[in-house]
Amino acid sequence: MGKFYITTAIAYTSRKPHIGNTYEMILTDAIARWRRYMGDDVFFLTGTDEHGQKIQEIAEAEGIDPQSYVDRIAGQIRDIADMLNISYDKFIRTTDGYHVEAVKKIFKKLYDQGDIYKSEYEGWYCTPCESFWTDTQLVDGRCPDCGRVVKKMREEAYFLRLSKYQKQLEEYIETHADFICPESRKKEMINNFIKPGIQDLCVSRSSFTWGIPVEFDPGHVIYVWIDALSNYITALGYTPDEKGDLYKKYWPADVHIIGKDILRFHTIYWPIMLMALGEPLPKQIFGHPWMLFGEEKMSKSRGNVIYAEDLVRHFGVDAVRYYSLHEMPYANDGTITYDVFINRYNSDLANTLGNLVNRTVAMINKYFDGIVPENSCAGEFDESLKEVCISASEKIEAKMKTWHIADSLDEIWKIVDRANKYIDETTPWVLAKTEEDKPRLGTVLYNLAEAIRIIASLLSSFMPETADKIKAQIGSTDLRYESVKTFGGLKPGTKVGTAEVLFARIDAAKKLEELEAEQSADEPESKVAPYKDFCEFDDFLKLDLRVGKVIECEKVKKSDKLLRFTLDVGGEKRQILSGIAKYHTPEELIGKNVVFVANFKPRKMMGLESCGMILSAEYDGKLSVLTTLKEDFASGAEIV
RNA sequence: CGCGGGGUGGAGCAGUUGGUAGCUCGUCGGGCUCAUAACCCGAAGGUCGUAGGUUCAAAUCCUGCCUCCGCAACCA
Repeated sequence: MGKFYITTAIAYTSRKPHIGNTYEMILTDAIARWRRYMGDDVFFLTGTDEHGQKIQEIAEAEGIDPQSYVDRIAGQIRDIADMLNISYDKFIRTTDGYHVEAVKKIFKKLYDQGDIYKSEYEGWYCTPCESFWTDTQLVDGRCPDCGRVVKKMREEAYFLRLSKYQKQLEEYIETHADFICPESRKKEMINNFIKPGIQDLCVSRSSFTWGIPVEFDPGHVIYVWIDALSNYITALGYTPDEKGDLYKKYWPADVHIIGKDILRFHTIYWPIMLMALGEPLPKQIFGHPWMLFGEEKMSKSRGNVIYAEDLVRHFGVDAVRYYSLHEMPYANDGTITYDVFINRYNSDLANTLGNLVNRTVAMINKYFDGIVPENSCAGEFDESLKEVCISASEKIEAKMKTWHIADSLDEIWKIVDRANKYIDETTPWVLAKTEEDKPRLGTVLYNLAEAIRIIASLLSSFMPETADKIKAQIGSTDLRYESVKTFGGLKPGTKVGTAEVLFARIDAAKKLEELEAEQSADEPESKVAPYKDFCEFDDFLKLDLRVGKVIECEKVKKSDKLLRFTLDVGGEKRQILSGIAKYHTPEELIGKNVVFVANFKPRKMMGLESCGMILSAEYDGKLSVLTTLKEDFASGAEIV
């Protein structure tokens, strides 16, 4: 068999990941384990993405240096991976020395060969208006707003020449039909980003410092894309001068497993980076769906976050793995709720699987003193059971090729179901009553134990801990992939273990109550947003707050969020756009007095210019425009 | 007319190239007792969002419409 290189996206270390984030690791691990099980030489990479402004800010807010902060979060993420038995071969951190060095070199190489260029983003600056204008916006070389003289300003940044590779990328996608999957996402990428023309990408920042420096230009740090995406090759020891043995062996990746939200970066930026480096592209990018909590996206502010460690504490590792793998649809978002979780746990794990193992082992103990009996007396129903067992591996292989994990588990459960039925058909407790039926009884129990051995073997990629427990109970040592293609691998005479419950049934009502109590205990945190840093009086004076009367208000075409306002400000008209369409209808605002920032730098949105910003109150994710002024207040009045 | 996806028995989902609608859970009835009140059998329940069209035949192809969602745009 061949080599198989698989990766997750690296997790951003801004905060502890929830189960939705963790799902990706479980999914990837199941695939990695399956390929190892089939005999592939697998390299499974995961890790953390640790640079960026956000992390710098959070660390500053906590009063610690960014490195200490990411050390802590990366540690948590690694703990979660270990807790879930994620079988990664390497855990990369973008703050690792070798990665930092390699990225610097990659950046330098791309710069030297002209694929990264420094752009002097030039604009005309009007100091009183605090506004940037392009050449075409100027009126007679002066500020279009106030007519004053403008100053030439430039902001430096480095850009990656994506446009140069547009054609090459299109060709690659065309000739590699399953490069992007699932299919629906592929269309999304092509139609939304590639066909309209790929824009060059800004790959450096000078507004923060927590990142890999651009060595030849102090003051600039490498922005996330080149830093983070490179991890897939730097982890293998790649640098532009020295590719390294692991790289030679494993690259290109067989599949990058990533969330659908970052598909764009992996299907456009990353391939082009590799083209520019002259390296082969990954064979496939798989954008998996999201795990939602009920109907909603998990987020801390909504208070609906579920963490892997909590689930594991209540239900055990393999139950969490099972749920994540089995309840997630292939392309559409899936959901997790405690209610459904407990339901699946009880029916699939406790009743169907756990109970099968339990009753079989119990009978072998009871009727044969714990020794796996001889299978010398074939009978009715045997063939049907064997057929289901033997044919399973091939079916799973087919499903796993296209990452249909849930369907693969279903195939395993078909054996479990068949075995449960077999017990009913053969009624071993009846056979046990007469001595002359003993050989038949022995065969029935042998067949069951052997079916369970095959189940455990096939299950080992998805629920490794459970596979081991089952193996211990039936006393088998052989769980290799080759051994599930024929029936009879279990040796008669093997001593079985005691019948231990694999998954104890859960009292749903009781457990839900417990979970609810727990959840409300650790989220009494108020919904009031954290306060910001102190602000000087001078800062406050910079804001020019005014009252304006809404004389027109309408939805902006083709926009979900924007409302276009025309305000009357002391007789003058002013147009302002505001992203509050989800919270207000235009009608309810017309005629109202609102407060707005009058000296806000004008800005275009959806082709319309917005001159100012209307103030709203935000609480608990909801927004409401401030309209509490008395009706007779003069529009244009200054707020002080 | 920016792009794409979905709307299938109470719930969650499958339905490959068109040929009498499946799975899991739940519900109801029955059986069994080895087992974690678990297991097995049976039944009820869907005009496959809607209106047309193509066809001997459509959940499956085409068109319009309704509706939900994702991406983009955009939220200063």
